Amino acid sequence: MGRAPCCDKANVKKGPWSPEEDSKLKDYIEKYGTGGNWIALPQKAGLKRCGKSCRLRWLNYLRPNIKHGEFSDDEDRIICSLFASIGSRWSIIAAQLPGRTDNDIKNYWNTKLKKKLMAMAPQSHRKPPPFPSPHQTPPLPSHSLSSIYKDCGGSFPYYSQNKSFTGFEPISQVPSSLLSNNSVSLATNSLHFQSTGQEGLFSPMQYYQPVKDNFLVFGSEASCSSNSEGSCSQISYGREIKQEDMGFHSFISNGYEDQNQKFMLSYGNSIGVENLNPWVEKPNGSIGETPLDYDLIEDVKQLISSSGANNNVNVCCSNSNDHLLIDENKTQEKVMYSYY
DNA sequence: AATTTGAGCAACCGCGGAAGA
DNA sequence: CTCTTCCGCGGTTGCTCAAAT
Repeated sequence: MGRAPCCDKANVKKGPWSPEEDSKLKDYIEKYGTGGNWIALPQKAGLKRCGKSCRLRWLNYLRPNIKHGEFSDDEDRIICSLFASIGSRWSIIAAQLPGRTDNDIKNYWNTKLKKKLMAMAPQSHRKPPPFPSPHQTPPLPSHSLSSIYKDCGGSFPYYSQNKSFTGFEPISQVPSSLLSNNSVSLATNSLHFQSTGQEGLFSPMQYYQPVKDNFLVFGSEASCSSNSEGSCSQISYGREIKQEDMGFHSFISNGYEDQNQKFMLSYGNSIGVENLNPWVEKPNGSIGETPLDYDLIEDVKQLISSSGANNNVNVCCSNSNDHLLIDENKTQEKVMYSYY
């Protein structure tokens, strides 16, 4: 017995929205808001649409301050940096780009940015990494690192060798040309990206901040929550991050400072990160969940170390006293980003 | 000029989680 | 607790249009 459909599929219109539908929806929401109930909204607004469809239309197209069109270089950098850090958590990435929607960013990544990076990546790094086939390993939960394997445009080259670009590779190969020499502050100032990479030709791996064996920021996944009005909360002061969203591929250190870089992602005094989850404590202190993860991480490290790149890009919480705090009230449940 | 191919984008689908009954 | 409902997210599909053949 399956789940009941969210709406009567037979009586809802699908496909592209007409201008009339758009204005009906827009007028209604501007007048009455969403009422916190998308399912009931279409009927009230006189639309023969599924509530989810209305929500999507509003969030991606109709709500105010939506930005369409070309992405700027800065936006590229932010997307790349965050993708490197958290993977395909488009809503979180979108939260850092005011006016952009997750759908927009996702499409942009899949259709343009990925290729752009691919074109810039050195040939030697375009081969598929030696990760085990998903068919050989138990499926990982969604929102886990597995998403990084399987996403990126729907067809993942580990499964199909036809494509040379992988969803994973950009993580380690984002060219420096997409990163400025200067620090890139996100619009919200909630995260701070700092690149000390050199100009011009890029070096592979520099997008991924290698930072020694036990210090690889590989995705401290944050959770983004869009409210019903469509404004996505930012990763910012006091923003909550669910435990599971932190991702087992978060490599967290109390702080690290290299010659050209500073990294500070610290956590509060309540619990150690290794206690956040029954994640496996790896011999080198990194955190993983399954042998697959461990392999992945090792492979990432390998990729990084093989690059010899010494350029530094800090993704997440660089030198601006940013802290990752554990909220004791939600012991092992919630983590808070707090920026000072 | 007709057909094919590919890119870009909007929209849909299904799942997981949260909240409330 | 358990069940139901709804929301939000990420992945995927399918349409449109332009470029290539």
